[in-house]
Formats: sequence, C-alpha cells, structure tokens
Amino acid sequence: MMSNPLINELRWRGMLQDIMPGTEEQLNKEITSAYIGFDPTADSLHIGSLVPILLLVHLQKAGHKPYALVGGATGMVGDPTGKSEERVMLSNDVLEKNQAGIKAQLEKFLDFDTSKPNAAVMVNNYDWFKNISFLDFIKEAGKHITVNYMMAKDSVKKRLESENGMSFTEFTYQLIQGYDFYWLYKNKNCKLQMGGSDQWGNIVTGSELIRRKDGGEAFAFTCPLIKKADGTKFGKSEQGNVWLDATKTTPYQFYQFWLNATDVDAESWIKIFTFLSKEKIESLITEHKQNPAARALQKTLAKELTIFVHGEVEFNKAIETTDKLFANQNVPAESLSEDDLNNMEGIVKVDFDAKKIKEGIDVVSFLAETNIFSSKGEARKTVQGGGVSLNRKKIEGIDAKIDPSQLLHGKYLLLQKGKKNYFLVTIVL
RNA sequence: GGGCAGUUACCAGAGUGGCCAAAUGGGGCGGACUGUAAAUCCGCUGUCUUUCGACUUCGGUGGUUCGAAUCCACCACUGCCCA
Repeated sequence: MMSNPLINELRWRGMLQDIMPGTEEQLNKEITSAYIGFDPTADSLHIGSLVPILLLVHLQKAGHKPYALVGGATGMVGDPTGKSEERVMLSNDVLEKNQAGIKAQLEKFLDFDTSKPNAAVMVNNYDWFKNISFLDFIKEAGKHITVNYMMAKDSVKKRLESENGMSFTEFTYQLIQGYDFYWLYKNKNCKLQMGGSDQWGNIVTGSELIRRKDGGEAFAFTCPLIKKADGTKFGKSEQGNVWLDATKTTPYQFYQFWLNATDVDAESWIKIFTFLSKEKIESLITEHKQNPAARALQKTLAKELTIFVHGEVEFNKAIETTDKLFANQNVPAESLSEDDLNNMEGIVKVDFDAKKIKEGIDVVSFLAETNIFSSKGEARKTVQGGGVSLNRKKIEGIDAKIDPSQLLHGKYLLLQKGKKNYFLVTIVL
C-alpha cells in the first residue's frame, strides 16, 4: 500500500481510526477536495468540534482543499448516532442563527483566501435540500440504497433494539448525509469525507450512494472519538460545555480546562490538539515523566490551544490571571494589588451592594445573593463542608459574617468555591 | 382498530397503603491526600430552615382512605405484539 504524508501525520497523532482502501492513493494523486459536516446544534462550536476542525486544517496544510459543511438540513433531522432517543427539533430561526455563528468561527481556523487553489469553502446542505421534493429525493437517493443496507448500520440497529424506537425521520438521516456526499462529489468534485468514528456508518452510505448511482469512487477516513482516560465525557467543565466563543467560555477558563487535563489525557491530547512536531512532543513527554509536578504537558497543551483559538494576547491575559490566582497560593489575598484584582480577566465577576456589606451580612445570604450559589441551602452545605474560601481563607462556619473590614482595597472580595473556581466580587454603591 | 407492558429525583433503577424526600448504582459537587494529576478515602446531592421542623415532589386530572409513589376511574404519552 502506498503511504501518504497527511495520513502518516494523522496516524502518529492518534487521529486515524478507520480508512477506506485507496484513500492514500487518492491523496497522492491530486489536490483532493474533502469535507466534514458540522451540526448546528448551538450558535458556537465547542471543543468537541475542535477535532474535525483540526482534520480540515491538517488537510489544508497538506495542500488539499477543505470543505466545511454546515448541516442546515441535517440539523433539522437529527443524527441518531450514539443517542438513545430522538433529539428535539430545532426551529428554523435557531438553526439559522447557529449556522451564522459556526461559520464565523470556522473562518478563524481555515484559510478562505480564494486566490489559493486549495482555499477552504463553506457550504450549507440546506442550499441543495431546500429545493428537493420528497418524491425527487426518494427517486434520486432512496432508489439506490436498500433498507436492509440501512438497517445493518450500528446506529440504526441500536435504536431498533432500544425501547425508545426510532422515527422514520431519523432513520432517513444516513441517507440524507449520504446524499450530501454525493452532491459534493457531483458538484464540487469532492472525493473524500472525514469525521468522527461514530460517523463511519453514515459516511459509508455516502460513498456507497456515489458508487451505485454514478459508478464513482469516493473515499473516507475517520478520527477516534476523544475520550477521557476515565471514560467520562470529554469537553465538559464544572460550568458545562467548553465553548470556542470567548463570551461563553472565557480564554482564562479555556486555558484552565486544558491545564487541568490528567497526565494520561494530556499525553494523547497534545498529539491531537496541537501542531507540535513529533520530536517536540516526545521530548515534552520525557520531560513530564521526569518531573510530573511541573506539568510541562498540560502547560504546553493549554498554551498552544489557547493561542490557536483565542490568540496570543488573550493567552497572555489568561496566564496572568492564572499566575495571580495559583502561583502563590499561600500568600494572603491582601498582597494582591488593586490592579491585580481589577485586571483579572476571565474569572467570574459579580457586583454587590455596598450597603449590605456595611450593615453586615451573613455568608450564606451573601453567597446566594451574588449567585455564586444557586440557593441558600446549597451555599450552606458547601460552607459546612469546608468548600468556600473568602480572600483565600476557608470560611469556618455558616454563622460567619461579611463586613467592610474584609474588603480588599476597600471594594473587592475574592471568593473561592472549591479550590479552583474563583469569583471576584466588587462592591458598588 | 385490538392485545400487552410501561411512565419514579440529573440518569439508570428499587419501592406496590403509614417506618418514603423515597433503597442502590452511576454522574455531579465539596473535603482529605497530591502536582490546580491519578488512585483512594470521607461528606453532600428536592426547596426553605442554625436545630427541631415546615413545604412541594413519584406522567396528568379526579376519587377511595384517618393516611396514597403505592388502590380505583378517566386522560396523555411511550414501547412491544397483532390487524
């Protein structure tokens, strides 16, 4: 078998799961157009979508032409893959808004400069599906794929066995996605589809459709799904999804997410999520093993990604905040200057009424009223469990009071919920 | 259209008249240890309340009962089988 530099690159990075025979030959033969679909389930991509983005970036770097497909049509249907029940349908308005948001983000990562032969292109499958009638579709696409074939797919099989069943709409999904591939093949000369390994079934249906309908040859490869070593879901932090949008997940929070990777995860993630060379990564791994406490892997991973997604300026701010909060943890909070506190970017900031502080307020009410905790009960329980610190000193009991003497520089309070979640409360008149 | 099964907290899943705010597991959150790891151990996990306790919850609505997640009726939804 012929080997191809792009595929070799992805292989050592652990980004290759399945690959169709002939894919490498195709990539060697010519500048190849390839696509990945993105689901418009939210108005921002989250770090789960980073892997497909990176596949496209690697592809473009290797000289091939990336197509990012936003699933305006498929988003209406809902992919049954990996889900035990049907997903809630999104309204058209929401879909439209989400598509716009995703498009804006993708533009940051790929080169859309049309003067280049391998400029990235964005397409929306709604554009070709909106004018296809149901009858046309079953004639054009449905004719060529048997139900037996579709039912043999794992995603379908699982759902047929589950007690929730599966609607016809969802059953159709693989055919719709398959038709995307066919359409892109026919109209954009797109011969390769990539995706997460859970998409393999859908992807194969597409290349099968191309073969049966047109006698054409189309290729595919997939990337393993990112999992954490402990098997829990990747991409969640304490506050939920980790988004690429800085207004949803601040660069500081984003940086922290990667910095908190476990050793095992950091080792595999740094290969997948950064563009560092094999030699560089291997030396980092060695370095990390010699002195794990320095967390060279996590720091590099977090740095590379924060710069990739948010840029160098935001990365520096994130580092700055991180240093203030974590570098000298035993130093009293009082040693932080007003500038330090005021310029802390990315942590959660809350305003609070000065009058209530003057009067003296009990911690529990304070924590609930600042929305640091969603209820007094929760605040109380966490304080009782020793989980809340004020100005780096653990709050000893629920009868503690907040009063003006505790204010830093007369107007700030630094709260910690747990060890890592900081809140800066600013007192306002 | 017919028959059967089901609907319990974030999820899975026990509970079939009072001892039920509801077992257990997972997840989540917090603590100890540590390196802002891992593993382990501990605590919390309906709302309000310092405690006592109060209040709202087991698909929905009504009913039986001193008392219902548990019994009855109707409705809704879901799955399976038959047509």
